[in-house]
Amino acid sequence: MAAQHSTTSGSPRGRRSGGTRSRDDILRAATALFAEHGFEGTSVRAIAAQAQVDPALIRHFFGSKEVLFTALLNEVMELSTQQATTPSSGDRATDLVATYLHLWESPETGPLLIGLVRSALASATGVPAIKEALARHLTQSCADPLKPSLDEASAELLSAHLLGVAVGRYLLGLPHLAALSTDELVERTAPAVRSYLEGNSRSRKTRPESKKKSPQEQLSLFDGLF
Amino acid sequence: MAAQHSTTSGSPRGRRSGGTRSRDDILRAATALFAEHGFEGTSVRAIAAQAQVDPALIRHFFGSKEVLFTALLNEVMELSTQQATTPSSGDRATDLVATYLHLWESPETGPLLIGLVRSALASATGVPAIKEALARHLTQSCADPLKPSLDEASAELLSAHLLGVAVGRYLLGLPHLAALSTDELVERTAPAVRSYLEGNSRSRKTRPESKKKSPQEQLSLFDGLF
DNA sequence: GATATTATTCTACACTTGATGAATTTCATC
DNA sequence: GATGAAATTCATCAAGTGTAGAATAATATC
Repeated sequence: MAAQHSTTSGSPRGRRSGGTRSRDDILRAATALFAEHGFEGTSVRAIAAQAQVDPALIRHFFGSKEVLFTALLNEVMELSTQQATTPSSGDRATDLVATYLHLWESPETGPLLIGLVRSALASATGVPAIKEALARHLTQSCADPLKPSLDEASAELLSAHLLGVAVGRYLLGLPHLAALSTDELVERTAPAVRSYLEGNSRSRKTRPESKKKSPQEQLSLFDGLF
Repeated sequence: MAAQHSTTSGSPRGRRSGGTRSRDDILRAATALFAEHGFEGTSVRAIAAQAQVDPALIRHFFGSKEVLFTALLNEVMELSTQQATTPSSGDRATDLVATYLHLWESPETGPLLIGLVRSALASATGVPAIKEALARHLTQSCADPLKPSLDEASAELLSAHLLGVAVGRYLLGLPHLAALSTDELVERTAPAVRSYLEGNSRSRKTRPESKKKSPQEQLSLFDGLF
Protein backbone atom coordinates (compact mmCIF):
# COMPACT_ATOMS: atom_id res chain seq x y z
CA MET A 1 0.00 0.00 0.00
CA ALA A 2 0.98 3.63 0.25
CA ALA A 3 1.49 3.62 -3.48
CA GLN A 4 5.18 3.82 -4.41
CA HIS A 5 5.81 6.53 -1.84
CA SER A 6 7.77 9.29 -3.55
CA THR A 7 9.37 10.66 -6.70
CA THR A 8 8.57 9.98 -10.30
CA SER A 9 10.88 7.18 -11.43
CA GLY A 10 13.41 4.62 -10.31
CA SER A 11 13.04 1.14 -8.97
CA PRO A 12 11.55 0.73 -5.52
CA ARG A 13 13.85 0.54 -2.58
CA GLY A 14 15.07 -2.61 -0.95
CA ARG A 15 16.65 -5.82 -2.06
CA ARG A 16 15.60 -7.45 -5.35
CA SER A 17 14.25 -10.97 -5.61
CA GLY A 18 16.55 -13.69 -6.81
CA GLY A 19 20.29 -13.57 -7.25
CA THR A 20 22.10 -10.38 -8.13
CA ARG A 21 24.89 -9.47 -10.44
CA SER A 22 25.13 -5.83 -9.50
CA ARG A 23 28.61 -6.22 -8.14
CA ASP A 24 29.87 -7.66 -11.40
CA ASP A 25 27.98 -5.04 -13.37
CA ILE A 26 29.76 -2.36 -11.40
CA LEU A 27 33.13 -3.95 -12.03
CA ARG A 28 32.46 -4.22 -15.75
CA ALA A 29 31.21 -0.66 -16.03
CA ALA A 30 34.15 0.62 -14.01
CA THR A 31 36.61 -1.25 -16.21
CA ALA A 32 35.16 0.29 -19.33
CA LEU A 33 34.95 3.82 -17.96
CA PHE A 34 38.35 3.84 -16.30
CA ALA A 35 39.78 2.69 -19.63
CA GLU A 36 38.01 5.53 -21.39
CA HIS A 37 38.62 8.39 -18.99
CA GLY A 38 41.05 7.25 -16.32
CA PHE A 39 40.56 7.28 -12.58
CA GLU A 40 40.07 10.99 -12.02
CA GLY A 41 38.03 11.45 -15.17
CA THR A 42 35.49 8.82 -14.18
CA SER A 43 32.80 9.70 -11.68
CA VAL A 44 31.13 7.30 -9.34
CA ARG A 45 27.82 8.41 -10.77
CA ALA A 46 28.91 7.59 -14.31
CA ILE A 47 29.90 4.09 -13.27
CA ALA A 48 26.60 3.63 -11.48
CA ALA A 49 24.67 4.88 -14.48
CA GLN A 50 26.46 2.54 -16.88
CA ALA A 51 25.88 -0.37 -14.50
CA GLN A 52 22.24 0.69 -14.09
CA VAL A 53 22.64 0.86 -10.38
CA ASP A 54 22.36 3.45 -7.64
CA PRO A 55 25.64 5.28 -6.89
CA ALA A 56 25.37 4.33 -3.25
CA LEU A 57 25.68 0.67 -4.20
CA ILE A 58 29.27 1.31 -5.19
CA ARG A 59 30.01 2.59 -1.76
CA HIS A 60 28.16 -0.34 -0.25
CA PHE A 61 30.18 -2.93 -2.14
CA PHE A 62 33.55 -1.23 -2.30
CA GLY A 63 33.61 1.57 0.22
CA SER A 64 35.11 4.17 -2.07
CA LYS A 65 36.04 4.89 -5.64
CA GLU A 66 39.68 4.30 -4.86
CA VAL A 67 39.06 0.86 -3.39
CA LEU A 68 37.05 -0.06 -6.45
CA PHE A 69 39.93 0.97 -8.66
CA THR A 70 42.36 -0.96 -6.49
CA ALA A 71 40.24 -4.07 -6.88
CA LEU A 72 40.64 -3.78 -10.64
CA LEU A 73 44.34 -3.11 -10.21
CA ASN A 74 44.78 -6.34 -8.29
CA GLU A 75 42.84 -8.16 -10.94
CA VAL A 76 45.07 -7.00 -13.76
CA MET A 77 48.23 -7.79 -11.82
CA GLU A 78 46.97 -11.26 -11.10
CA LEU A 79 45.85 -11.96 -14.65
CA SER A 80 49.14 -10.64 -15.97
CA THR A 81 51.26 -13.04 -13.99
CA GLN A 82 48.93 -15.88 -14.97
CA GLN A 83 49.04 -15.21 -18.68
CA ALA A 84 52.73 -14.43 -18.59
CA THR A 85 53.43 -18.14 -19.01
CA THR A 86 52.36 -18.30 -22.66
CA PRO A 87 55.55 -17.56 -24.58
CA SER A 88 56.40 -19.89 -27.41
CA SER A 89 59.40 -20.79 -29.48
CA GLY A 90 61.80 -18.46 -31.22
CA ASP A 91 64.15 -15.90 -29.80
CA ARG A 92 63.72 -13.99 -26.58
CA ALA A 93 62.98 -10.62 -28.12
CA THR A 94 60.11 -11.92 -30.19
CA ASP A 95 58.74 -13.90 -27.28
CA LEU A 96 58.89 -10.93 -24.96
CA VAL A 97 57.12 -8.58 -27.33
CA ALA A 98 54.50 -11.16 -28.21
CA THR A 99 53.81 -11.97 -24.59
CA TYR A 100 53.59 -8.32 -23.63
CA LEU A 101 51.35 -7.28 -26.49
CA HIS A 102 49.10 -10.22 -25.79
CA LEU A 103 48.26 -8.61 -22.47
CA TRP A 104 47.13 -5.51 -24.32
CA GLU A 105 45.16 -7.39 -26.96
CA SER A 106 43.31 -9.62 -24.55
CA PRO A 107 39.81 -8.39 -23.77
CA GLU A 108 40.33 -9.34 -20.14
CA THR A 109 43.53 -7.47 -19.41
CA GLY A 110 43.60 -4.91 -22.24
CA PRO A 111 40.99 -2.48 -20.90
CA LEU A 112 42.46 -2.76 -17.43
CA LEU A 113 45.89 -1.85 -18.72
CA ILE A 114 44.53 1.07 -20.70
CA GLY A 115 42.82 2.34 -17.57
CA LEU A 116 45.91 1.81 -15.50
CA VAL A 117 48.17 3.74 -17.85
CA ARG A 118 45.67 6.54 -18.36
CA SER A 119 45.25 6.92 -14.63
CA ALA A 120 48.93 6.67 -13.80
CA LEU A 121 49.96 9.33 -16.30
CA ALA A 122 47.12 11.74 -15.64
CA SER A 123 48.64 13.49 -12.65
CA ALA A 124 52.04 13.74 -11.04
CA THR A 125 50.72 13.41 -7.52
CA GLY A 126 47.24 11.88 -7.43
CA VAL A 127 46.98 8.44 -5.80
CA PRO A 128 50.63 7.39 -5.82
CA ALA A 129 49.66 3.73 -5.61
CA ILE A 130 48.56 3.90 -9.23
CA LYS A 131 51.91 5.01 -10.55
CA GLU A 132 53.60 2.40 -8.43
CA ALA A 133 51.29 -0.23 -9.85
CA LEU A 134 52.22 0.74 -13.39
CA ALA A 135 55.91 0.61 -12.57
CA ARG A 136 55.39 -2.80 -10.98
CA HIS A 137 53.49 -4.02 -13.99
CA LEU A 138 56.29 -2.91 -16.28
CA THR A 139 59.01 -4.65 -14.34
CA GLN A 140 56.94 -7.81 -14.00
CA SER A 141 55.95 -7.99 -17.64
CA CYS A 142 59.03 -6.61 -19.35
CA ALA A 143 62.07 -6.46 -17.14
CA ASP A 144 61.79 -9.55 -14.98
CA PRO A 145 61.64 -12.06 -17.84
CA LEU A 146 65.11 -10.84 -18.89
CA LYS A 147 66.42 -10.56 -15.40
CA PRO A 148 69.89 -12.04 -15.28
CA SER A 149 71.21 -10.73 -18.56
CA LEU A 150 70.22 -7.08 -18.45
CA ASP A 151 71.22 -4.21 -16.19
CA GLU A 152 68.46 -2.23 -14.59
CA ALA A 153 68.70 0.87 -16.72
CA SER A 154 68.46 -1.17 -19.89
CA ALA A 155 65.53 -3.05 -18.47
CA GLU A 156 63.68 0.19 -17.75
CA LEU A 157 64.57 1.55 -21.14
CA LEU A 158 63.20 -1.55 -22.76
CA SER A 159 60.06 -1.38 -20.64
CA ALA A 160 59.59 2.23 -21.62
CA HIS A 161 59.89 1.25 -25.24
CA LEU A 162 57.18 -1.36 -25.01
CA LEU A 163 54.99 0.99 -23.01
CA GLY A 164 55.45 3.58 -25.72
CA VAL A 165 54.34 1.17 -28.39
CA ALA A 166 51.25 0.31 -26.36
CA VAL A 167 50.49 3.97 -25.73
CA GLY A 168 50.88 4.84 -29.39
CA ARG A 169 48.69 1.98 -30.52
CA TYR A 170 46.00 1.71 -27.84
CA LEU A 171 45.78 5.12 -26.21
CA LEU A 172 46.82 7.54 -28.92
CA GLY A 173 45.65 5.40 -31.81
CA LEU A 174 48.42 6.40 -34.20
CA PRO A 175 46.83 5.30 -37.45
CA HIS A 176 49.52 3.21 -39.08
CA LEU A 177 50.57 1.73 -35.78
CA ALA A 178 47.03 0.78 -34.91
CA ALA A 179 46.47 -0.72 -38.35
CA LEU A 180 49.22 -3.29 -38.05
CA SER A 181 48.27 -6.82 -37.24
CA THR A 182 49.61 -8.09 -33.97
CA ASP A 183 52.02 -10.40 -35.75
CA GLU A 184 53.38 -7.62 -37.91
CA LEU A 185 53.74 -5.42 -34.88
CA VAL A 186 55.70 -8.08 -33.04
CA GLU A 187 57.98 -8.60 -35.97
CA ARG A 188 58.65 -4.93 -36.37
CA THR A 189 59.19 -4.22 -32.69
CA ALA A 190 61.38 -7.19 -31.90
CA PRO A 191 64.56 -5.86 -33.57
CA ALA A 192 64.63 -2.80 -31.33
CA VAL A 193 64.16 -5.01 -28.31
CA ARG A 194 66.91 -7.23 -29.57
CA SER A 195 69.22 -4.24 -29.74
CA TYR A 196 68.88 -3.91 -25.99
CA LEU A 197 69.40 -7.59 -25.36
CA GLU A 198 72.46 -7.89 -27.51
CA GLY A 199 73.91 -4.68 -28.84
CA ASN A 200 73.90 -2.70 -25.67
CA SER A 201 75.19 -5.31 -23.32
CA ARG A 202 78.26 -5.59 -25.51
CA SER A 203 79.01 -1.96 -26.21
CA ARG A 204 78.74 -0.75 -22.68
CA LYS A 205 81.81 -0.22 -20.53
CA THR A 206 83.92 0.29 -23.62
CA ARG A 207 84.03 4.02 -23.01
CA PRO A 208 84.65 4.92 -19.38
CA GLU A 209 85.49 8.56 -20.04
CA SER A 210 84.73 11.00 -22.88
CA LYS A 211 81.11 11.56 -21.91
CA LYS A 212 80.29 13.58 -25.00
CA LYS A 213 78.95 12.40 -28.33
CA SER A 214 80.36 10.22 -31.05
CA PRO A 215 78.98 6.77 -30.25
CA GLN A 216 79.62 5.68 -33.81
CA GLU A 217 82.10 2.95 -33.15
CA GLN A 218 79.40 1.23 -31.17
CA LEU A 219 78.09 -0.50 -34.27
CA SER A 220 80.81 0.57 -36.61
CA LEU A 221 81.35 -3.04 -37.59
CA PHE A 222 78.13 -2.96 -39.56
CA ASP A 223 78.19 0.50 -40.93
CA GLY A 224 79.30 -0.70 -44.31
CA LEU A 225 76.76 -3.47 -44.48
CA PHE A 226 73.63 -1.37 -44.68
CA MET B 1 36.75 57.09 1.08
CA ALA B 2 34.01 54.56 1.90
CA ALA B 3 36.66 52.43 3.50
CA GLN B 4 37.57 49.45 1.32
CA HIS B 5 33.93 48.69 0.65
CA SER B 6 33.44 44.98 1.34
CA THR B 7 34.91 41.69 2.48
CA THR B 8 37.89 41.00 4.65
CA SER B 9 40.87 40.57 2.32
CA GLY B 10 42.05 40.85 -1.27
CA SER B 11 43.35 43.75 -3.28
CA PRO B 12 41.00 46.55 -4.14
CA ARG B 13 39.19 46.44 -7.43
CA GLY B 14 40.28 48.19 -10.56
CA ARG B 15 43.40 48.45 -12.58
CA ARG B 16 46.82 48.61 -10.88
CA SER B 17 49.25 51.47 -11.40
CA GLY B 18 52.17 50.90 -13.70
CA GLY B 19 52.78 48.05 -16.07
CA THR B 20 51.44 44.57 -15.45
CA ARG B 21 52.74 41.08 -15.88
CA SER B 22 49.59 39.24 -14.89
CA ARG B 23 49.18 37.72 -18.32
CA ASP B 24 52.65 36.20 -18.20
CA ASP B 25 52.12 35.09 -14.62
CA ILE B 26 49.02 33.24 -15.74
CA LEU B 27 50.88 31.57 -18.58
CA ARG B 28 53.68 30.48 -16.29
CA ALA B 29 51.32 29.16 -13.64
CA ALA B 30 49.27 27.35 -16.26
CA THR B 31 52.37 25.75 -17.74
CA ALA B 32 53.43 24.41 -14.37
CA LEU B 33 50.01 23.16 -13.34
CA PHE B 34 49.11 21.60 -16.67
CA ALA B 35 52.43 19.77 -16.50
CA GLU B 36 51.61 18.55 -13.03
CA HIS B 37 47.98 17.56 -13.42
CA GLY B 38 47.06 17.77 -17.08
CA PHE B 39 44.28 19.79 -18.66
CA GLU B 40 41.30 18.24 -16.93
CA GLY B 41 43.06 17.94 -13.61
CA THR B 42 43.91 21.61 -13.46
CA SER B 43 41.23 24.08 -12.39
CA VAL B 44 41.04 27.67 -13.49
CA ARG B 45 40.97 28.64 -9.85
CA ALA B 46 44.19 26.77 -9.14
CA ILE B 47 45.96 28.57 -11.97
CA ALA B 48 44.68 31.90 -10.71
CA ALA B 49 45.81 31.12 -7.19
CA GLN B 50 49.30 30.17 -8.30
CA ALA B 51 49.52 33.31 -10.41
CA GLN B 52 48.17 35.37 -7.50
CA VAL B 53 45.41 36.70 -9.64
CA ASP B 54 41.65 36.65 -9.69
CA PRO B 55 40.17 33.72 -11.65
CA ALA B 56 38.15 36.08 -13.78
CA LEU B 57 41.38 37.55 -15.16
CA ILE B 58 41.96 34.28 -16.96
CA ARG B 59 38.67 34.60 -18.68
CA HIS B 60 39.42 38.23 -19.44
CA PHE B 61 42.76 37.48 -21.11
CA PHE B 62 42.04 34.15 -22.72
CA GLY B 63 38.29 33.66 -22.82
CA SER B 64 38.29 30.09 -21.57
CA LYS B 65 40.48 27.40 -20.06
CA GLU B 66 40.63 25.61 -23.38
CA VAL B 67 41.86 28.69 -25.24
CA LEU B 68 44.53 29.20 -22.59
CA PHE B 69 45.69 25.64 -23.07
CA THR B 70 45.66 26.08 -26.83
CA ALA B 71 47.88 29.13 -26.50
CA LEU B 72 50.45 26.99 -24.70
CA LEU B 73 50.02 24.29 -27.32
CA ASN B 74 50.87 26.72 -30.07
CA GLU B 75 53.87 27.89 -28.12
CA VAL B 76 55.31 24.41 -27.75
CA MET B 77 54.74 23.61 -31.40
CA GLU B 78 56.48 26.80 -32.43
CA LEU B 79 59.41 26.37 -30.08
CA SER B 80 59.79 22.75 -31.19
CA THR B 81 60.19 23.61 -34.83
CA GLN B 82 62.62 26.37 -33.91
CA GLN B 83 64.86 24.26 -31.74
CA ALA B 84 64.63 21.35 -34.12
CA THR B 85 67.55 22.83 -36.04
CA THR B 86 70.17 22.01 -33.42
CA PRO B 87 71.41 18.55 -34.40
CA SER B 88 75.11 18.04 -34.57
CA SER B 89 77.51 15.63 -36.16
CA GLY B 90 77.42 11.84 -35.98
CA ASP B 91 74.86 9.42 -37.29
CA ARG B 92 71.19 10.05 -37.80
CA ALA B 93 69.95 7.89 -34.95
CA THR B 94 72.05 9.68 -32.36
CA ASP B 95 71.14 13.05 -33.76
CA LEU B 96 67.46 12.27 -33.75
CA VAL B 97 67.41 11.04 -30.17
CA ALA B 98 69.54 13.93 -28.95
CA THR B 99 67.40 16.49 -30.70
CA TYR B 100 64.20 14.96 -29.41
CA LEU B 101 65.35 14.58 -25.83
CA HIS B 102 66.62 18.14 -25.87
CA LEU B 103 63.02 19.26 -26.27
CA TRP B 104 62.16 17.41 -23.09
CA GLU B 105 65.16 18.63 -21.13
CA SER B 106 64.74 22.26 -22.04
CA PRO B 107 63.00 24.29 -19.33
CA GLU B 108 61.08 26.11 -22.03
CA THR B 109 59.58 23.19 -23.89
CA GLY B 110 59.88 20.40 -21.34
CA PRO B 111 57.01 21.35 -19.04
CA LEU B 112 54.82 22.10 -22.03
CA LEU B 113 55.47 18.65 -23.45
CA ILE B 114 54.78 17.00 -20.12
CA GLY B 115 51.48 18.84 -19.94
CA LEU B 116 50.63 17.98 -23.50
CA VAL B 117 51.24 14.27 -23.05
CA ARG B 118 49.47 14.12 -19.71
CA SER B 119 46.46 15.88 -21.16
CA ALA B 120 46.39 13.90 -24.38
CA LEU B 121 46.48 10.53 -22.66
CA ALA B 122 44.09 11.36 -19.85
CA SER B 123 40.88 10.65 -21.71
CA ALA B 124 39.88 8.90 -24.91
CA THR B 125 37.42 11.59 -25.94
CA GLY B 126 38.05 14.89 -24.15
CA VAL B 127 39.18 17.78 -26.34
CA PRO B 128 40.27 15.89 -29.44
CA ALA B 129 42.52 18.76 -30.49
CA ILE B 130 44.93 17.79 -27.74
CA LYS B 131 45.45 14.27 -28.98
CA GLU B 132 45.86 15.61 -32.49
CA ALA B 133 48.45 18.05 -31.26
CA LEU B 134 50.45 15.25 -29.67
CA ALA B 135 50.31 13.19 -32.83
CA ARG B 136 51.43 16.23 -34.81
CA HIS B 137 54.25 16.87 -32.40
CA LEU B 138 55.43 13.29 -32.75
CA THR B 139 55.48 13.32 -36.52
CA GLN B 140 57.18 16.70 -36.63
CA SER B 141 59.84 15.86 -34.08
CA CYS B 142 60.45 12.19 -34.81
CA ALA B 143 59.02 11.02 -38.09
CA ASP B 144 59.53 13.97 -40.41
CA PRO B 145 63.31 14.24 -39.95
CA LEU B 146 63.58 10.71 -41.37
CA LYS B 147 60.97 11.24 -44.00
CA PRO B 148 62.24 9.77 -47.24
CA SER B 149 63.86 6.64 -45.92
CA LEU B 150 61.21 5.25 -43.62
CA ASP B 151 57.71 3.93 -44.22
CA GLU B 152 54.92 5.39 -42.16
CA ALA B 153 54.38 2.45 -39.85
CA SER B 154 58.05 2.38 -38.94
CA ALA B 155 58.02 6.11 -38.38
CA GLU B 156 55.12 5.81 -35.97
CA LEU B 157 56.75 2.90 -34.23
CA LEU B 158 59.90 4.89 -33.79
CA SER B 159 57.93 7.88 -32.55
CA ALA B 160 56.14 5.67 -30.07
CA HIS B 161 59.47 4.39 -28.86
CA LEU B 162 60.81 7.86 -28.17
CA LEU B 163 57.56 8.89 -26.57
CA GLY B 164 57.79 5.85 -24.33
CA VAL B 165 61.27 6.81 -23.22
CA ALA B 166 60.08 10.32 -22.40
CA VAL B 167 57.06 9.00 -20.54
CA GLY B 168 59.16 6.58 -18.53
CA ARG B 169 61.70 9.22 -17.65
CA TYR B 170 59.69 12.41 -17.20
CA LEU B 171 56.15 11.31 -16.34
CA LEU B 172 56.58 7.99 -14.61
CA GLY B 173 60.01 8.72 -13.23
CA LEU B 174 61.34 5.19 -13.53
CA PRO B 175 64.29 5.43 -11.17
CA HIS B 176 67.18 4.08 -13.23
CA LEU B 177 65.87 5.70 -16.38
CA ALA B 178 65.55 9.06 -14.67
CA ALA B 179 69.01 8.76 -13.14
CA LEU B 180 70.82 8.50 -16.46
CA SER B 181 72.54 11.56 -17.79
CA THR B 182 71.16 12.87 -21.03
CA ASP B 183 74.24 11.76 -22.91
CA GLU B 184 74.08 8.27 -21.52
CA LEU B 185 70.40 8.11 -22.36
CA VAL B 186 71.07 9.16 -25.93
CA GLU B 187 73.79 6.57 -26.30
CA ARG B 188 71.63 3.82 -24.94
CA THR B 189 68.53 4.70 -26.91
CA ALA B 190 70.18 5.27 -30.25
CA PRO B 191 70.82 1.60 -31.09
CA ALA B 192 67.12 0.80 -30.93
CA VAL B 193 66.37 3.75 -33.16
CA ARG B 194 69.08 2.60 -35.51
CA SER B 195 67.41 -0.78 -35.73
CA TYR B 196 64.42 0.95 -37.30
CA LEU B 197 66.51 3.00 -39.67
CA GLU B 198 68.61 0.14 -40.89
CA GLY B 199 67.56 -3.29 -39.77
CA ASN B 200 63.91 -3.02 -40.52
CA SER B 201 64.12 -1.29 -43.84
CA ARG B 202 66.26 -4.14 -45.06
CA SER B 203 64.43 -7.12 -43.65
CA ARG B 204 60.98 -6.13 -44.73
CA LYS B 205 59.41 -7.59 -47.81
CA THR B 206 61.58 -10.67 -47.49
CA ARG B 207 58.67 -12.71 -46.19
CA PRO B 208 55.49 -12.16 -48.18
CA GLU B 209 53.67 -15.21 -46.79
CA SER B 210 54.01 -17.33 -43.66
CA LYS B 211 52.53 -14.73 -41.33
CA LYS B 212 53.35 -16.63 -38.17
CA LYS B 213 56.45 -16.44 -36.05
CA SER B 214 60.09 -17.22 -36.66
CA PRO B 215 61.59 -13.90 -37.72
CA GLN B 216 65.01 -15.13 -36.83
CA GLU B 217 66.62 -14.92 -40.21
CA GLN B 218 65.92 -11.23 -40.06
CA LEU B 219 69.22 -10.57 -38.35
CA SER B 220 70.61 -14.04 -38.71
CA LEU B 221 73.75 -12.63 -40.26
CA PHE B 222 74.80 -11.33 -36.89
CA ASP B 223 73.51 -14.01 -34.63
CA GLY B 224 76.94 -15.47 -34.24
CA LEU B 225 78.60 -12.17 -33.62
CA PHE B 226 77.00 -11.31 -30.31
C1' DG C 1 39.69 67.41 -20.24
C1' DA C 2 36.15 64.00 -21.97
C1' DT C 3 35.88 59.33 -23.56
C1' DA C 4 36.99 54.80 -24.51
C1' DT C 5 39.84 50.87 -23.50
C1' DT C 6 42.00 47.90 -20.50
C1' DA C 7 43.08 45.60 -16.02
C1' DT C 8 41.28 43.98 -11.93
C1' DT C 9 38.13 42.18 -8.41
C1' DC C 10 33.59 40.61 -6.50
C1' DT C 11 29.50 37.96 -6.61
C1' DA C 12 26.83 34.53 -8.40
C1' DC C 13 24.73 30.77 -11.20
C1' DA C 14 24.06 26.25 -12.51
C1' DC C 15 26.28 22.04 -12.21
C1' DT C 16 29.17 18.06 -10.79
C1' DT C 17 31.82 15.65 -7.42
C1' DG C 18 32.65 11.90 -3.56
C1' DA C 19 30.73 10.63 0.45
C1' DT C 20 26.94 9.71 4.05
C1' DG C 21 23.07 8.14 6.80
C1' DA C 22 18.71 6.46 6.81
C1' DA C 23 14.83 3.85 4.88
C1' DT C 24 13.17 -0.25 2.71
C1' DT C 25 13.05 -4.81 0.92
C1' DT C 26 14.63 -9.60 0.44
C1' DC C 27 17.32 -13.47 1.95
C1' DA C 28 19.59 -16.57 5.39
C1' DT C 29 19.81 -18.55 9.96
C1' DC C 30 18.05 -20.44 13.75
C1' DG D 1 8.27 -17.57 12.37
C1' DA D 2 11.49 -14.20 14.56
C1' DT D 3 15.93 -12.03 13.90
C1' DG D 4 19.87 -10.44 11.71
C1' DA D 5 22.40 -9.67 7.51
C1' DA D 6 22.67 -8.18 2.88
C1' DA D 7 21.07 -5.45 -1.16
C1' DT D 8 19.01 -1.47 -2.88
C1' DT D 9 17.37 3.32 -3.26
C1' DC D 10 16.67 8.19 -1.63
C1' DA D 11 17.88 12.60 0.02
C1' DT D 12 21.42 15.39 1.18
C1' DC D 13 25.94 17.69 2.40
C1' DA D 14 29.99 20.29 1.74
C1' DA D 15 33.23 21.33 -1.91
C1' DG D 16 34.65 22.32 -6.18
C1' DT D 17 33.78 23.23 -11.39
C1' DG D 18 33.76 26.62 -15.63
C1' DT D 19 31.60 30.55 -16.91
C1' DA D 20 29.40 34.97 -16.63
C1' DG D 21 28.08 39.90 -15.49
C1' DA D 22 28.86 43.90 -13.25
C1' DA D 23 31.61 47.23 -10.56
C1' DT D 24 35.85 49.88 -10.05
C1' DA D 25 40.22 51.91 -11.03
C1' DA D 26 44.06 53.20 -14.08
C1' DT D 27 45.70 54.22 -18.64
C1' DA D 28 45.25 55.67 -23.80
C1' DT D 29 43.20 58.28 -27.20
C1' DC D 30 41.41 62.19 -29.00
